[in-house]
Amino acid sequence: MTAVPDPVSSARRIAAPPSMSALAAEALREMVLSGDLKPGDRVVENRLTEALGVSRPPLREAMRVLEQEGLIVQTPRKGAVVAPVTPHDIYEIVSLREEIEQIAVRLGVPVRSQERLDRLRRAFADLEAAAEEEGAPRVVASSFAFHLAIVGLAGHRRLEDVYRSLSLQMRMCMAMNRRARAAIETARQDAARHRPLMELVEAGDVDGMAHTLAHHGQRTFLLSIEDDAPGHSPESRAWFARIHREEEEAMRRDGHA
Amino acid sequence: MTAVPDPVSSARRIAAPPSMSALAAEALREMVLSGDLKPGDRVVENRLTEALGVSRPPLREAMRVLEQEGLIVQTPRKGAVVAPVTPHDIYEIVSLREEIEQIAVRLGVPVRSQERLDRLRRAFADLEAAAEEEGAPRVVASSFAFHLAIVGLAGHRRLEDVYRSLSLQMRMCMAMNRRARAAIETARQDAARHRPLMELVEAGDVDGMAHTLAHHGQRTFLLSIEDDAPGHSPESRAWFARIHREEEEAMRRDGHA
DNA sequence: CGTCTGCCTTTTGTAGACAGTAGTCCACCG
DNA sequence: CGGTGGACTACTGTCTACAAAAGGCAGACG
Repeated sequence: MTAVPDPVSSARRIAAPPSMSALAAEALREMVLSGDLKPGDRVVENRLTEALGVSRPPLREAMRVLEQEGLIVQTPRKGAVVAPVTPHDIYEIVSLREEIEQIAVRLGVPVRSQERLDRLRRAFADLEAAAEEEGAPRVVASSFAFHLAIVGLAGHRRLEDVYRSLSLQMRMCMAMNRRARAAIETARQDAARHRPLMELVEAGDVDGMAHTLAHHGQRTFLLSIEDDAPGHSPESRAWFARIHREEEEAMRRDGHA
Repeated sequence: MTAVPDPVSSARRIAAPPSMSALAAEALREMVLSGDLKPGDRVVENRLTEALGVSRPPLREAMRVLEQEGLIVQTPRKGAVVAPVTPHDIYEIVSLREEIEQIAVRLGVPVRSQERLDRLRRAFADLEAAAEEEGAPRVVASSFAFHLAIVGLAGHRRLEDVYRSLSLQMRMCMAMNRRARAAIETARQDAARHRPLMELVEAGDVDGMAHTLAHHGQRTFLLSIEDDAPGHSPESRAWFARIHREEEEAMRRDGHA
């Protein structure tokens, strides 16, 4: 039928040869996403080599990957730090994420590939299983995987790659103030909102998907961003103001319902 | 006025400490974009180290960057090749590029930042200067820089980064069949079409920009892609068909005018 | 007492070398 | 003559070691 089997999902290798670089990248990524390393923290090579048990060259390559993913920033002779996130950064991440979701839904929602739909179903099942667990930090990862699978419906590898990178940055932001535990609550609340998305996909309802996704973001997390925090740009200020307006609107509507 | 000076343009360092990794990445990128290395060609580390005069560690880091940019593909124990481009890849690159341009115009076109507008004006002047030169391979780079500056109007660093990466891949595709010189012709023709864009930006015409950009792509390059080439997906086939339809429509309209 | 300058430590950038694995070619056997 | 096994080659993955630069600290001078 199609010359390429499925450009997106065929990226995974069947037999994965463990590579120290890849392992180091994964470990480092996990340290950032779990909040062990907070934005602004210095990332010293020597310290990590003995912590991870790898030598510096593979670690440096891993740091290059993390840099491209936007999780750390490197300045030539000064070292690396976990990427600091300003309100403007959060604006960039969330707004671009939503735009990409819209594009993906437009491209992929009358699902044409059984393979991609199966992937989404698996992600949904995994998410529901994770939601039942106690405490459930796995909900966050599963939720992001579910959204990633939605974007994957488009069969657009580059679109999915960008979305994956943004999701990682988003998770880093949420790990930053997970201390407040607000993000976890958000995740559990959002988990309940995933079933309608799944149903809309099954029904092939493009407009419904687009509309639902547009109001699906981690809103309570976004609302926790102070308006007078440093690092705002005019764009981010206007964008956050819009989020606040929409959320108040939604709360008023729900109150009347 | 704003807490962050300008997140996009502040990325450039004032005093650039020369880093072998960065130099190697730039040289390697140039080799790919100029067509010295064609898609599918193997990228052997030892061969490049003696060609570029650097050692393997910085070269490997450079290759990691190029990999993230989508210009080369690395498979764990087999080595690296210049990213092969199928029609599906071209569909991905061009379609995402156009989507990003639309987003950027929506976000940035009533230009609020004098700095960003100045950057666009400089890019435009540079493009016009390059168009006057003989042969003018610099037109291609200047044209891409101009488009990048348009996207930069949004003040959205991540959006611009994605666009830059896609532009590099696009240039690689065009370098691939530059042998036919069709791409160069396209670039010169397109150069004339840049002035309206500049004027629309100055006028703050969002809809005009969006509409013009939607039909501004390297169409003659795209039309050179054979419909029966290997590596098509259902999505790419449908997309190319649409491009052909639109182009025929445009030619018929111009013929009547 | 404050500030500037020089040295020292820390950290990064780079080089060269070694080990392990995948692909390939040839020889041998059926 | 075809297929299979093994050895060889070449490449990648990783490590240790060295050099250079940036930042911190102490001491001396104004």
